[in-house]
Amino acid sequence: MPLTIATWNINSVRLRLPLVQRLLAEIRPDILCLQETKCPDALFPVEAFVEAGYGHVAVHGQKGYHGVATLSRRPLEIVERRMFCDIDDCRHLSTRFVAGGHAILLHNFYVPAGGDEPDPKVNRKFRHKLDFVAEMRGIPAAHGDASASILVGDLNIAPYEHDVWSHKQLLKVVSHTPVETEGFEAMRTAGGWVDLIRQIIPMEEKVYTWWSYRAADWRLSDRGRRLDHVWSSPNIAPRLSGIEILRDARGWDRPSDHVPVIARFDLD
DNA sequence: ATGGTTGCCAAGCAA
Repeated sequence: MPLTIATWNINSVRLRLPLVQRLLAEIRPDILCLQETKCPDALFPVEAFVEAGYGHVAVHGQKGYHGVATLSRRPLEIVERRMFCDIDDCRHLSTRFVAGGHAILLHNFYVPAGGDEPDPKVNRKFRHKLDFVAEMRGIPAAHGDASASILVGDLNIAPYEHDVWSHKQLLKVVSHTPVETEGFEAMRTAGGWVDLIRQIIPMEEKVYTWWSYRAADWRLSDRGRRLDHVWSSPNIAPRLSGIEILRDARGWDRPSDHVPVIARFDLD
């Protein structure tokens, strides 16, 4: 049995609980990382996850906005709920579990979207996003041979040309501006992280994990972006056996604008 | 060039 990890920006865990239950029933990941739960910890639907077989629940949520949660079928230790940019938003949660003889540190991230105007001088939300990504440089992938790290989440940046439907038309659109994509790459390489989606899918192939709610027909226009990511430390990257991007979930009833990304490893 | 949708929670704000 492989180790399966899923990540999904759910855009309200309470409103879309039936969709989460459907994902768990169909995919049966060992661990599910959610972002934008929009749910204070005291109101998180823990019981529904326990009933689905996910008895190990780690939450870091707040009222109305943001929020991350990591749900697991195997024992999970909460490591940290980290604050970035000295702002008390719920955007990070790290946990640890054991698989294949490795103690694996799992980071679950929700990076700020950054607002509409891609100018840090006039848009403080964009400034915050750039600062947040810069601060993520301090999270290293490697911790020695006996351990490994995985980093997943909605990172709200589509770094490469074929991570967006039109590279040229998105160069001035927040999520794909050069200052973001360069900062993103600098952060990933500084930490020593491997982009597991692009390890499997060739760079010249279009890959999206998000489609705007504003499109009249998201499937027809297919103007997507790859905003959700799965990274690992180099020592377990060769153990990745597959990536599944559950595009169908964008067509489910009352969907999230993001779809689940599932990574499978040859580790037990 | 503009406006297009959604969720939270009850008016805008954030995405």
